[in-house]
Amino acid sequence: MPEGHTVHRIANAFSADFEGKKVLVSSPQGRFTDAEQVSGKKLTQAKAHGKQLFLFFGKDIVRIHLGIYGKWSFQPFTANPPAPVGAVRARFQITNQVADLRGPTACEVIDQQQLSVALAKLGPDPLAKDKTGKELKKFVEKVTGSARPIAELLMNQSVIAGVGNVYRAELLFRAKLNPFVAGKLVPSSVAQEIWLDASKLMPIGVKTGMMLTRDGFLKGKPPLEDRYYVYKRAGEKCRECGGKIKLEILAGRKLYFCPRCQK
DNA sequence: AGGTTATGCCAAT
DNA sequence: TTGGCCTAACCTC
Repeated sequence: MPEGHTVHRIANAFSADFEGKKVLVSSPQGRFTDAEQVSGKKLTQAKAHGKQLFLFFGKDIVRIHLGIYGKWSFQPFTANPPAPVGAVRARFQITNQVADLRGPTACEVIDQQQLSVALAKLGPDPLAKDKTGKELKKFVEKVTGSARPIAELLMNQSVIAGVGNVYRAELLFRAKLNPFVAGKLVPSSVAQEIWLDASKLMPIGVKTGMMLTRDGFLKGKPPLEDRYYVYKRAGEKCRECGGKIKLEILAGRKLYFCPRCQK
């Protein structure tokens, strides 16, 4: 279930449990052939930017991108590690825990140079610290300088890293913004509002593991059917205006919105 | 058992 | 804009 918040959670889990420890790295499935390059080394740092996870083993860095299918499972154990189930691309093992990775788009060992290249492709991440407001400014500039529809820009990782289809739909609804408006026609103040909203909502996702986006449902464990304003609610009634939620395909992805609220 | 679906992304067209 | 990647979960028959 990978939007940026998920990846940051995983990075946090690695930092808490694996950092500073020697990690056995293997590929039960056999498709992560670089595993032996880092196996037995100490994990020095775990870091996420947007949807990408970077595990630092000294100067060797494992870059992981979940894509649409990728999933992690962490399993503590006492005596023996559990046998891998299914297609486990990579297993990261310490004395009392394994982290199994299945179905990622990318799992590879890279060097510092390649890391710089990967990071350079990514836009600002609302989950990164932005004390100076520089990241906000970058986002606003990218949005207001583009002729592409805002719904497309919010899915573009070089514009804003970590936002995916769910947050995209919900952020646009919360901003009462029509998804098809060109970025350059979005007022700076509205672009700024979207960034700040993402900066508010996504940390809640990191904390809870759920993408909570509805005011009044930002705490606890609201059932799935109460969680979103528009995402996956095509044909249902808008919670604000009672109108019909619409589904359109934009750039090959499902886009949900309320045509009446989002003029 | 088989079909559908998914919170991504890229290369080919 | 389309198809492919790649995996598991959830549906229907």
